[in-house]
Amino acid sequence: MVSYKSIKAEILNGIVGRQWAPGELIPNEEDLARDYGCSRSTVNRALQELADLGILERRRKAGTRVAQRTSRGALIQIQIVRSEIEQSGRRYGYVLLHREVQAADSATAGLIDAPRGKPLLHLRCLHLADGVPYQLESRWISLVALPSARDVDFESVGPNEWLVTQVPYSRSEHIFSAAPPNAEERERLRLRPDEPVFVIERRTWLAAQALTYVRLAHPGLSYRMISREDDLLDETES
Amino acid sequence: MVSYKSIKAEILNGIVGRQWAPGELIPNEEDLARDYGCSRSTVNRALQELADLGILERRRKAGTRVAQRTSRGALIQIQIVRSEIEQSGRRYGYVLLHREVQAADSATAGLIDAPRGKPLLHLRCLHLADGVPYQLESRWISLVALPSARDVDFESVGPNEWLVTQVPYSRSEHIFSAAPPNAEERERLRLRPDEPVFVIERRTWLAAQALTYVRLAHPGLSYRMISREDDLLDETES
DNA sequence: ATCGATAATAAGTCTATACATAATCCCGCG
DNA sequence: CGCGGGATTATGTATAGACTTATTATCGAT
Repeated sequence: MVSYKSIKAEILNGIVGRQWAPGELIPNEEDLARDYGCSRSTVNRALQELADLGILERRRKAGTRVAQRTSRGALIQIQIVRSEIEQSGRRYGYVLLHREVQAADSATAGLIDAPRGKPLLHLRCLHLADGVPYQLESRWISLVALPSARDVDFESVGPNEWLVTQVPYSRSEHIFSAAPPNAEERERLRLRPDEPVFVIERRTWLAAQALTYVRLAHPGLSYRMISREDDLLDETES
Repeated sequence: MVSYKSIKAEILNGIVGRQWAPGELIPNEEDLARDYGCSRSTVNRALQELADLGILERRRKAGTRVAQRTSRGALIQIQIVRSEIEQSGRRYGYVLLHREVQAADSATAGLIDAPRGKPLLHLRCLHLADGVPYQLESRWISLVALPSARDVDFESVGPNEWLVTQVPYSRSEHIFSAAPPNAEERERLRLRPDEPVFVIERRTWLAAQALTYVRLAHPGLSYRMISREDDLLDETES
């Protein structure tokens, strides 16, 4: 029996082997089904998944063509900082530096995308790997969206870990940047002179409601964010 | 008729509405098919797509459960630098600084993941937005994998643009970091004192063969890399 | 109680068929 | 020549049914 996976693999081979150039039309589903001796449904599934991956482009009546991949995607997996550190074989450490309930002023309201005046929980924490400063976290949590956060002291469990167990989110935004450190970062992260910080900012929402904004600062000389794209031609996987 | 999209939407609503907690089992395909009054195939497609998105986890006989989303993904779209600049409404400028064929020494061989001694094309280019330095590119291209690159002068078309039209790739790796600038970056990018650079490094392969390694340096005070995740609850899309 | 064979289960895949829908082609009318 | 409208076409979606496969549960023998 011809599987949709084998068809995926054959089409991919045809693409990387330049049998079909980018932009070129490939045969329609019926023809492929006849070629491979299977039903159109099977071909359809294979082509749809390749289209989902951005490798093919399909339009009704117009047919299926090899996509012009002018932009390259990189999928970043941002883990809980504890598991990130522990997976690299180091010991995780955590310190809560500051905890305060405040009303959203114009600056913080813009960051978290919540109305001014609403109550926010502001936290600052330091995460360490083998005792060395790894990440300085500055977080605001909307107490309108997450009132239960008011009763958590965050002394022993980081806000990151607490949030993922509590809250689903439906939308998120990440911003990555390189910045000169401010005074607190220079001290807490024990930065060397001229060492910049790598900054990750994240905002999450559930439907229209803002949940949290966080700024994560890492020492620039030791932190790397890595993204690997699996080999398309490895047929051992989905 | 009940569409697989409406089922996807209802399941998602059940998840964000805490009808099913993370880790919890949801009904099996047959039951859902009866509930919704559709065939099992339709339910299957809906659940499979949610599993592909990482929202559900499925195992034969064990059933389908809501995934514990302990890591959050961010999909970065890295475009050709020309379109990145032009889409922001600015004028694109390009200068080739250096072009040289060289044999891979131990340092460059490690970067591009090619054997030592093989010929490489080394290019350095500056990309400008409205005349202001935007990105300093330093690239090595394997002339074993891409012999035709030897005959391209890259005076008017950047290597990035040439590569995407020429070459498919099957695997890639990206590394993002913040770094203090070296002397050339400070000068070419006209960095202010203490301004770091945001660095993107990319390597690509076709099957086992390394194609190219590139290091892209941006001025840290003006460059931001942004990733937005679409709202899962918006039913207007796939 | 432990182990191993077997049954039961839920998802995974494939098929043939039907109809829906978007996009294109093309023809004929003005 | 341009335009509108219908025919055509390729993909999109849904269905019932059958078979496969991974995994778990169970039951029986030791």
